[in-house]
Amino acid sequence: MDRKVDTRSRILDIAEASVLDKGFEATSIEEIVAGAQISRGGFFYHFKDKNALARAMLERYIETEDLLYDDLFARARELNDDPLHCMLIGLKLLAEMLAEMPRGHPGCVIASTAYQDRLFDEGVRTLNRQAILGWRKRFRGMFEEIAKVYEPRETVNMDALGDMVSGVVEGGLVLQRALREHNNASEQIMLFRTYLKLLFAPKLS
Amino acid sequence: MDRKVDTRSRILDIAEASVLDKGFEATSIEEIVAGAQISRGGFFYHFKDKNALARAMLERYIETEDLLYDDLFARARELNDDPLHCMLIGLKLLAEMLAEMPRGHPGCVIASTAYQDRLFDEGVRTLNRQAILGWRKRFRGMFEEIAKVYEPRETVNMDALGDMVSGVVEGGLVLQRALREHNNASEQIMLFRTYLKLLFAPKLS
DNA sequence: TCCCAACTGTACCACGAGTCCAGTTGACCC
DNA sequence: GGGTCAACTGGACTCGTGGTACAGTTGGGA
Repeated sequence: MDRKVDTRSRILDIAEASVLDKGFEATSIEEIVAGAQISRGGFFYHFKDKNALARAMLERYIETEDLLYDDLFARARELNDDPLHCMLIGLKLLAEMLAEMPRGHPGCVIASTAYQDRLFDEGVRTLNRQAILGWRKRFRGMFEEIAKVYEPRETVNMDALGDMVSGVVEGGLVLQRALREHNNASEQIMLFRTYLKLLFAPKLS
Repeated sequence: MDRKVDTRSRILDIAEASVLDKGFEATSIEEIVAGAQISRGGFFYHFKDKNALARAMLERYIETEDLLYDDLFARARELNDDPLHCMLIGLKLLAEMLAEMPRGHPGCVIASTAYQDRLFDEGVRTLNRQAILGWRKRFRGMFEEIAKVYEPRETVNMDALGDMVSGVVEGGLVLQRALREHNNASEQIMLFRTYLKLLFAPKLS
């Protein structure tokens, strides 16, 4: 039984690394089995097809991403109890984290599948959707907490503002990939942070 | 000679529609030649491989996108000569345009190729990069004009702010694709517009 | 000792990209 | 009217990849 778990997660590790590097379509089963040192038959024993692999990867990725956000904002909360400052610290930590990741953060997985969605079945697409809706809910909640304390200087759609966190990260990652630069995503997050500072700044100015 | 030009752009039309709908990899040469009513041999007469097709598509796309921005902000300028208000009107027009496009705007082409870049050769990647750098320059210039008149309330990196236009559009399009909603990109642009309003607002408050 | 989950290995099919190439069509020119 | 050349057609072939099928091997636990 341990053997199975090992092999399965080894496949997922290799696949994830390769998908983040080259995209899903460009990642062949051949190279996964070579990397994981198993036979083709072994691969199909664990995953009935590439869709099943994609689903498993997304599930695992979303889980770790959620834990990462939990941890990030928990650490931020420890440093400051105020919801706005907690958010600002959390975003700073996120930006630092993004800057440290040379090949740039798994956020890609979502965009990567979104842009090739015809290759995937409904299960994968639903997972993708669920992940983004989850982040929307998370950040929307945090922004509402902030708005209770600091009245926003302009009225904004809170769902859209929640989405903006994901959107800015994803957009930043697209820029980063296309430009072959390394800190665009983190810069974009810092700009978004400035946005929040301005939006929720006390009215005295 | 006319025949050649016709066929070539017919191929590009069909390919572009299909790529925007399904992604590059999922678009087969088979279906392109079927749509364009030519033979496989005919396709390879015009494009030596799929990379050549991608390059031609990107070139054409970037050109029309640039013209679109030219037109958009020219119209905005006609309505208001002030650089900030011109920008705000232009973004509003952009948001409206994005909202009207059901399947969501060709911005995809850039992200789509960015996320499958191993499938493409250096020529395609360079084009991609050039496009984003072009937009950076364009918007950076506009923001600097604004900053001459309205001192920004927070110091921001102007290159990054320029990138943010592209980034917010691309990120919005990713959300839109993944969520299967239709107005995320336009909402995100409107939020970015609010950002600019706050950033360049006169200090009196 | 036997059993079963976790594999290996091989043979096989479908499909799409890309090559090669011989032949056809039609516009334009002498 | 005949020649030329660019713009094709059509078919045969290779190769890589996803996916199926299935028979056989291995190793740890009851």
